[in-house]
Amino acid sequence: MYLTDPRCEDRALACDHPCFDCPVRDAAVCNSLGREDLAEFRRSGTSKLLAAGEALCWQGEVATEVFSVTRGVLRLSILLPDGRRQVTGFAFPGDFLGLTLEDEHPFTAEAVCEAQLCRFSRARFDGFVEAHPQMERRLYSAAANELSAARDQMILLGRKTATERVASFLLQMTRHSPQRPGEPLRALLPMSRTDMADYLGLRIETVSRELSALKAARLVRTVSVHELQILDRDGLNRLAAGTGTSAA
Amino acid sequence: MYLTDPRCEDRALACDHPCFDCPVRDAAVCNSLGREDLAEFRRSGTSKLLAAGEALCWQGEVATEVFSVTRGVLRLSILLPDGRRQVTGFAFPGDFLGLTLEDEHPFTAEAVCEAQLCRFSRARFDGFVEAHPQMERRLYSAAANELSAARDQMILLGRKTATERVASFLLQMTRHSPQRPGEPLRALLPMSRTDMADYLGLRIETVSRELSALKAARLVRTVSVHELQILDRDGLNRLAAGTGTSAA
DNA sequence: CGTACCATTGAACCGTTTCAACCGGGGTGG
DNA sequence: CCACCCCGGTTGAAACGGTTCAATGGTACG
Repeated sequence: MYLTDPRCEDRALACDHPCFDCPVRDAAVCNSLGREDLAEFRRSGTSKLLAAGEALCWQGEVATEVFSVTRGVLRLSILLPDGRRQVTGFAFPGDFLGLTLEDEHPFTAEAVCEAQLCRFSRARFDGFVEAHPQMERRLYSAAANELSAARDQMILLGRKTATERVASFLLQMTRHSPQRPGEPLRALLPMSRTDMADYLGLRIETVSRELSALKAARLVRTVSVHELQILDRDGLNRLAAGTGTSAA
Repeated sequence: MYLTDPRCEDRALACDHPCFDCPVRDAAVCNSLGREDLAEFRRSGTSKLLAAGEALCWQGEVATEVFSVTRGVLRLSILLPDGRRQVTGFAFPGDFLGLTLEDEHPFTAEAVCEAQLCRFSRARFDGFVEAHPQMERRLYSAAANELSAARDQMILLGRKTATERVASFLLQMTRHSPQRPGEPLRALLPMSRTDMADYLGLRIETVSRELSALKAARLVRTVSVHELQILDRDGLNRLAAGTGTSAA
């Protein structure tokens, strides 16, 4: 048996490496680690599988663990005392959950479809980070990226119309949807209309109406409730930026 | 002459230390540094004074410098192509400007009143951070705090009513306003009504009307256009959380 | 002391919400 | 096997919160 499989070169890992078949090993925070450190890191944690709808953690609960998403999509949401909900984001494969210094979870995280994660005790994780400065830098970079996304969302929530919000959202989702070369751009929408509405600061009926309008304007086409084809990407881009004709 | 002034103890600095009279030396990112490192850090940068209304940097411009606010308040805003503006935050003394890995400024920063900053070339700053891991950790902590604030703002923009937004904002401003012991809580509002509106996702007229309603409900009292007294903090808290009576 | 700009107030309008009905697919039980 | 039901999604009509447009008031600054 080879120490490194012949097929594996450069950043690739030996077949017997615990992260060998990790689908996000180049995207997740662990991509800052070398083979040896990565293996040590991986062994310090365990794996967790979530069924669709299952909760990973609850807002306000003491956070004893951190996670890295390897498969599936999670919904991150905050509840107001009277039941109003804001979805502050969705977590995709490669995303890290645990970017906080508070010891309570800042939001509730629930799987919108079956999801898999790497799980680490926070104490261990912090110790590991302490010993690996490049990890600290990678966490900072993850935080900076989230901050940038948060600012975009503030523009969307504070200043965009319903049409613009939905158009922006669809384009954002195309970036998280695997594309088939040669086929038209598609947007996979694993979450419910309610989730979209709570993310976009709208009501479910408004999201539904805006989607119908986009279909009527031939900017998108329905494949199923959870999958759209983008027929006019430029048109959608114009709508999303607020420079579009009121076609939709 | 003493190396350390007799009045200076513990974290205090010698009179001849360049940060001796810095009003934010315990709040800014540099608070992670010891005396020697701090002095070296300070000497690697310069000071910058902004007049009210003056811009520090423009969204999209290449960011060659980073800043630490020592006095005054800045407005951080993003412009949509058609002129709509979202104020993503205000920067107060102790806040750091430069939490990004992009090489362009993510927002426009302008002084809402006279402001003073420490300025560092980004290259030098990055080099310094590289050499001082505790600084890296402090930057991460600053990013995590901003992220938490950004999430709060998403709830506000996505799910709160105009009344709740203005109430939340006033409470937030009290935390940035120096309080005089024994006197009623006050909120200093150095920014214009337009700035508040663009921060809260409202129009200037709505902000004005909501403030008037809070006055009429005797929850606040006007000292001047830029200063309010909070007469009923609990009532305001209830309004801000969405659990308030519709008194206002 | 005048003027220009920012803030406030009023009234009509409009985009989104609210309330309600309807549709359709998937699972269950008769 | 199929009828029924449940639930998420869509569509329609009325209501409403916040915006828009317009006029007035106040204040800081030249």
